[in-house]
Amino acid sequence: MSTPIRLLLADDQALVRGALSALLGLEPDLEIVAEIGAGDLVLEAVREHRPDVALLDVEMPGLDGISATEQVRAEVPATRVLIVTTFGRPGYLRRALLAGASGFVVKDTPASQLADAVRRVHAGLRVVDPALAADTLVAGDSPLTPRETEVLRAARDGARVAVVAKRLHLSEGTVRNHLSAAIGKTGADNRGAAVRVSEENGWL
Amino acid sequence: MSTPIRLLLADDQALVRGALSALLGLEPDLEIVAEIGAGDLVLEAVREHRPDVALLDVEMPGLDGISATEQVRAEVPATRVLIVTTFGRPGYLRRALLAGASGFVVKDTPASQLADAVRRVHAGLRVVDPALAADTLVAGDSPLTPRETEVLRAARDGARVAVVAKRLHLSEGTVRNHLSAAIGKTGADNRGAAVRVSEENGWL
DNA sequence: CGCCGCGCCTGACATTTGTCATGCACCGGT
DNA sequence: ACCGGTGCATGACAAATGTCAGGCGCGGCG
Repeated sequence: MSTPIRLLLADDQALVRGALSALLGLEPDLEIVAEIGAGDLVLEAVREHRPDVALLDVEMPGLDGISATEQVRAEVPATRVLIVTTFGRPGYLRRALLAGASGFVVKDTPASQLADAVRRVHAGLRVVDPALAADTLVAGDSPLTPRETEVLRAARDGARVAVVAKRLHLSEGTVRNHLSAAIGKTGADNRGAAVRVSEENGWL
Repeated sequence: MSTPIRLLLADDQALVRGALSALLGLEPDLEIVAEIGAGDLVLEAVREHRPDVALLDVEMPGLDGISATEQVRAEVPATRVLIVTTFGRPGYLRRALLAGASGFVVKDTPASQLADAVRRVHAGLRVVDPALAADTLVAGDSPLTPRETEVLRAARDGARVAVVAKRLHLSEGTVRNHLSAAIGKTGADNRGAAVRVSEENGWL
């Protein structure tokens, strides 16, 4: 371990960010070179500091961790990305890997394993939470068509059909139909439940 | 600072818990005497270790941080409680203070201030996020009657009226009426939206 | 005491939502 | 070129949801 592994830390919760920094700072072979709190600052920081590994939270203001991952992979392929997230929505994992992430850790994992995950990712290995991987497999790809997804997304906040229709320039009947299809496919019996299920599976 | 401040740490996310532990462990005048990951273990741990300050997350499996606070205050009044939470739902603060918490910190606050917050709480002061306090004041007390709250809570998961009615042994008309009242009072135009608004204000 | 206000409950009625059958356009395989 | 499958769009109909007016019991107050 001649030179330490250079780390970038991105999490919108300052307290968590600082705490992770303290935790990883205890490891002699890790060095934190940047800490940021918004997704749209990730690329800039990566360009400037060229870290070996970027630790990104999924939920961030500005730009979510998945999109940030895509940017980083495209612009600075030497930097590997390790996603850290609060809750293990099955679909997050799939999307993260598709975006080019090398690892995916939920915040439920013991603190002692985080440093190891960083080292593995740095070594070129993939790190994935096994339980979450299983969930992801059963969740499968989104069964929703693009349009259905769009309509469901627009209905997320509880807007009336008429409002959604206006937003998407559709007739009310069409909106209802897409919603109905989504309800059927998600196994829900209700648009609210359909939204919840889809969100949990990362289909929105 | 003859004897260090003895701390208990409760957060369901192991990674965050460990990270906070590392962060606070750096302070010479703080000593972490217990770390737990579930709300229903808090009281037991407090009884055993008698910490000066208990750092509790609001969202935890088993028993939420608010209820845990009540227990601790009732059983071990010498232990002061500092609530730490992910998202600053206005109503959480009110409920936390009512339950007897001495402080309330959101995870957005800078890491450097956490240790200070702990010290202040230990000194008998109250620590409250100022921005959140303002939000809480505008949110005000819940306008919902007990029954309305109960019905809205039962409808949270998108259950049909008939199901809710059965669950609470009410007629469907009654359920609809309570729901309607809640919708009106929350300014929503929809039960889904009413649920969201109420949750954000901590009225559920 | 009698009155008023409030919370709770209920059924009737209007509105919104969910389901279904149908038509159209596009794509890939034969 | 034809055909079957799929996604998108739409209106008619059925079911669930939201609104309203009204009844009942209780506690506070003149």
